Amino acid sequence: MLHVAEAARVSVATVSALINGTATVSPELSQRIEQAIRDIGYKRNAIARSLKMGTTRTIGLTVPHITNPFFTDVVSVIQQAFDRAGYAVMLCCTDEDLNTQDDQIKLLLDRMVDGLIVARVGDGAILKRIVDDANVPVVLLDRICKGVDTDAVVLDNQRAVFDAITYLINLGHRRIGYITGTSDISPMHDRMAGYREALHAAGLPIAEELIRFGNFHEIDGYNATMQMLSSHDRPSAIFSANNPMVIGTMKAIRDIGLSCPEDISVACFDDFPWSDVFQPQLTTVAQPVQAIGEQAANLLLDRLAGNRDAPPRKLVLKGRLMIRNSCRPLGAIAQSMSA
Amino acid sequence: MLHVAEAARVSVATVSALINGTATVSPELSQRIEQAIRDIGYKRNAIARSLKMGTTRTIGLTVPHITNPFFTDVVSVIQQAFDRAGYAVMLCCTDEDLNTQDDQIKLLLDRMVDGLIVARVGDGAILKRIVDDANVPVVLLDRICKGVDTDAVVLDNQRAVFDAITYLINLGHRRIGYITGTSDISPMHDRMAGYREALHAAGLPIAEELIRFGNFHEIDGYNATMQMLSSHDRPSAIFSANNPMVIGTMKAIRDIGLSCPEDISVACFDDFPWSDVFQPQLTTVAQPVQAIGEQAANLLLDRLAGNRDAPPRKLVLKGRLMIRNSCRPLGAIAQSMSA
DNA sequence: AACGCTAATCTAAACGTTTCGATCATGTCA
DNA sequence: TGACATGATCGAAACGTTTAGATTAGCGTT
Repeated sequence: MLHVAEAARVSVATVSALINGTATVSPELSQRIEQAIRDIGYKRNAIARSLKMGTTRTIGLTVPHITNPFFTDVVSVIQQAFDRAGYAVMLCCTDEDLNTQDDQIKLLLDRMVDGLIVARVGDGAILKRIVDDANVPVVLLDRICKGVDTDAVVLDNQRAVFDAITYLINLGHRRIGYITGTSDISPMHDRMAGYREALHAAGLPIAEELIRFGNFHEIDGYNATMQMLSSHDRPSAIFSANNPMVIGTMKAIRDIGLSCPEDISVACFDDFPWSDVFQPQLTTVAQPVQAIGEQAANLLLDRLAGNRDAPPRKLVLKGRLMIRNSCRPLGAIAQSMSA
Repeated sequence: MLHVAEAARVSVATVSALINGTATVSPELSQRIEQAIRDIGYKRNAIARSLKMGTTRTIGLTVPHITNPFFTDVVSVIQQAFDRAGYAVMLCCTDEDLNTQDDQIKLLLDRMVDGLIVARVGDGAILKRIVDDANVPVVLLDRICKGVDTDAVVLDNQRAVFDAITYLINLGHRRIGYITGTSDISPMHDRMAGYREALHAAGLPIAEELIRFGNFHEIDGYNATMQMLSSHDRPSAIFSANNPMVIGTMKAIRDIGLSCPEDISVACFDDFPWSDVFQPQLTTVAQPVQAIGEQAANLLLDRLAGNRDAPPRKLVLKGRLMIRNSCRPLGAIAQSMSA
């Protein structure tokens, strides 16, 4: 900018005024300055600007796994929204690890991001502290934390799983396996509650051996399914509360020599583009990814626009059960349906 | 830092020296400074540091679509690599649009990223100019550009498709449909060359009506497949040169009342985690995503470590044909196999 | 006792912006 | 004609660091 000013024989203040339109500058000087900018190929240095202005027009976004299609879709939507608003997005994958998450959030705050969208991991205590003394707006995505009182957009997970399990029960299933991630994060907790609620509402007992915990990866789903299917009294249906784990479930079913839906019904959380093309076509709980991403972006953009003092807003969206052909009716119901 | 210096009754230079370990500071002052840092909760401002140092320890990464599992996987690997090296990653999705890409690269350069990994889009001319006068190292990912002479990591696309098509030919297929993205990007161009080369090597004619262009999306694959299957002399096999489009192909096959592989064989580029679980299990060309991501990251990290003047390095990796059950033998070959 | 050497510390200038307040023409009005 | 408002431009400080070079203190040599 100094060079531009010199070339145009004006002060840097005038150049700045012209570029930002913060003051009127005469047509004559405007022209000289614009010419100089072109000649020199001047680009404003956003870092210097950020330092002076205290704002970077950059936000931080952390997700546990970017290879999980649910997060991929949401990230994509969020990215587009901020792109439109002239913000850059720094993406971090925490790999479902608490320390990684803390490090990355610190890294983002060091870089003075203007805001944060966090699909958090683990206990919220450290997150809360970090966020409290950095003074940036935060939106919680998909997963809320006790004690962290900020904007959030989440699914009504309990209801969604309640519906899915009830569907299985109505098909005649009585022993329904349930594979979940560690329940220290809210969606897993709430989904489990939906499972229990559905069984309870139907007057069915809860068999603890049918509830298996994994760590969100395919291999965890595989192992959990293997265990369940190897037992003497195996379930007639399995619900996987997490998207990548269902792949493991399907592999285990195949490897053990069973087939879905003939021998065992499967449903899971999160929809895929390919769910209704390949066999079996999975019955899933679809999340409104577009809405989730947009709402999260809007909440943050609203704070960034200056609306700092409004009370925390929590948006709860509804899932949708996509019924396909991976679940079979059982017993009397199957009889009556085939009759 | 000023506050810390005051609280510890030292100069800011000493604080800086201690934090960065750039000079020895006495145990006594060290202790006072550390205490002050804790008391005040001081965090170094990375923006101010970047301004002074001329480096942001941030890199830019642009991909056409983050919802494409291939890019998702590569992004994930790259992200991890830079995370380990203490770099942040700014991710941009260009949505396969040239203007968007140019805008985003400008945005990244404005923010003084130290380097760029680009899975480019469209003509490389503007990219080249932008990159030339910003003086940052660039690594081209997946797609190279004529005229842009930088580090790159790509697949041997021609060979990979040659192998896949030759496999189909060996199964007895003679009319093989080919669905591709617009061929102005190198992988699409090279893959097409592989297709033509394979047919040519087998002495088969190239039927131009069996080659269809789409825009990388599911719907494009759907339409292209619909057209091919509606013709009087439809192909016995279809190869989709792009990952999301194959979903469209499968949907079209279903909607037209055919089934794969009984009525038509299908193979495609890029592997999925679910490819070998659901039916039909797709025969695919798997890219070594881990290696691609790591190599790209390494190339850039090497430049960032100061190795600026080495000549451009181009890494060409090999794809692997994953043979599953979505392709059926045909004619005499089928006879002899069943015999 | 004067000197030089080393180690520890500090002063102050930079990095490239933004912006407040000052300056300076110019024209208007009493 | 002088006072004054207006509009355009500029000077310089500030944002929070890093760092070159200056300063100081301590200590062993000669």
